Amino acid sequence: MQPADHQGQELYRFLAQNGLINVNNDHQLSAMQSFCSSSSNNYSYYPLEVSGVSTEHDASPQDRALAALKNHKEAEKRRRERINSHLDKLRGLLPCNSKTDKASLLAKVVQRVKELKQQTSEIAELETFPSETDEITVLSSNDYTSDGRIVFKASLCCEDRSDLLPDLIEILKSLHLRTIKAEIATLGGRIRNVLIVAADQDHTIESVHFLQNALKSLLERSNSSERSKRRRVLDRTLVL
Amino acid sequence: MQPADHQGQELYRFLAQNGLINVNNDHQLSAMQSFCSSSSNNYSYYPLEVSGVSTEHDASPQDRALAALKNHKEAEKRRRERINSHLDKLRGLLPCNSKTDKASLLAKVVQRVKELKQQTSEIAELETFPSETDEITVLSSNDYTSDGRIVFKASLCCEDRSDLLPDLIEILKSLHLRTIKAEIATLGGRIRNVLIVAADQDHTIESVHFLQNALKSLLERSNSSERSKRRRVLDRTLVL
DNA sequence: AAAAACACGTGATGC
DNA sequence: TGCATCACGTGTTTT
Repeated sequence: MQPADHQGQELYRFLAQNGLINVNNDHQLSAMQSFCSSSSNNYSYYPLEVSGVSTEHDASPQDRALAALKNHKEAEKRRRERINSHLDKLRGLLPCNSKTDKASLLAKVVQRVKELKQQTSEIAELETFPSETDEITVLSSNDYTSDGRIVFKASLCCEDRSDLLPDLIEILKSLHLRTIKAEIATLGGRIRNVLIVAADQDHTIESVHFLQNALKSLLERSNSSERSKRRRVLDRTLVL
Repeated sequence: MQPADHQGQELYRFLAQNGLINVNNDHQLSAMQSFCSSSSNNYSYYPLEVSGVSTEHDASPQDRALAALKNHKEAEKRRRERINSHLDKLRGLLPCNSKTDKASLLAKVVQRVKELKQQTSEIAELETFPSETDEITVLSSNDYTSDGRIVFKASLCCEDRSDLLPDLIEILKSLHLRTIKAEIATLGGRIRNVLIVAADQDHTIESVHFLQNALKSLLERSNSSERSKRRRVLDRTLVL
């Protein structure tokens, strides 16, 4: 008759091995491995057999202590292996050698996660289609290029007109902003323009405000020149 | 007179402290810290002073050994701190408690990096503007929605026409594909259409091929109906 | 008490 | 030789 938690572990192991549950929790996994490895251990420097049901009783104090020590040692080894296996996965995932040391590897991971987080959050913010209302967004992410220039996002949504982009380009040029990425989407006479731009280190905050004002005037110019009512020829329900 | 490498380390430290070089390499950093901390160490259990120039000579063998041991011990401590500090950064970066253990943390990091890599690689593939050549891409990423549906990307680039999108919607509907995201960009009479769609588990591969064929016929229909020459009204140099 | 997680100091190895 | 990294077993703390 086994203790209740051993039954639980065996059940867990069974489920995991048959793919009936997901094993993404390292706590559960280590408990599982502990159970498995103790029932088929490869070596034994220590006198007492720890595995199975015989652990609980008929053991002298020093034997019990040794057994505990062995248990502890093995558990620690498993913990190390667990951690190192994850580190190896990360090595494979990143553009780096398999021979980079742990600290540098983790440093790269931190850097990479930051980058990716920024990128995806930027993307998530992107509105695919032009909206019905005019709007301007200038958002400075705390993001930097490899050469130290600050990166931010500018979004402009308004009625479409032919000289909008030339004007926009002129604005960017005058502000010494470098366009990293530009997305343009037009829909039913409306246009949405999302720019990812990089500014010099010296003029970051000023550039943001200048750009915002410039875009605002651009939008007002657009509105005053033509006041055509908006026709939406395409179905926006495509976005889901 | 100092050894050459000590001069090198001091120079390095000076450069780093004044922001004249980037310190993102943990090897260099640890060497630097080693140099700094040894010149202002807080405690000394060991008899011999390790720091400075006096290390090299006038020391009995056992003293030298002890000094080396101390050095070793401290270096190892720094190494641990370095690794742990990176782990703490990762803790702060991920949606998790500060009290998650190392292994689980790293497991989450692995998972997260994978996710983000997929997302950004998908995004990176997206062509912002329509190209001059007609093209169809149907690409199944090994990506799944939270409810287990497979996700893939379909890209269509061709001459623009008014009934293109209604046709496209019809195709998606008939194939039971669910549109997660749609990007439409038009430029000089050309249109690029990028769809991220999710299919049922049962019909993944079939759906991909069906969709590819459907898009192909859509494109051919487009070409046969009108053979207008392409005019490019906008400057593509905006993309950088 | 008992298991898990962490920090620590040490020996081994490679450059 | 020295220095850096790693794996290891152990002591300590937390749960």
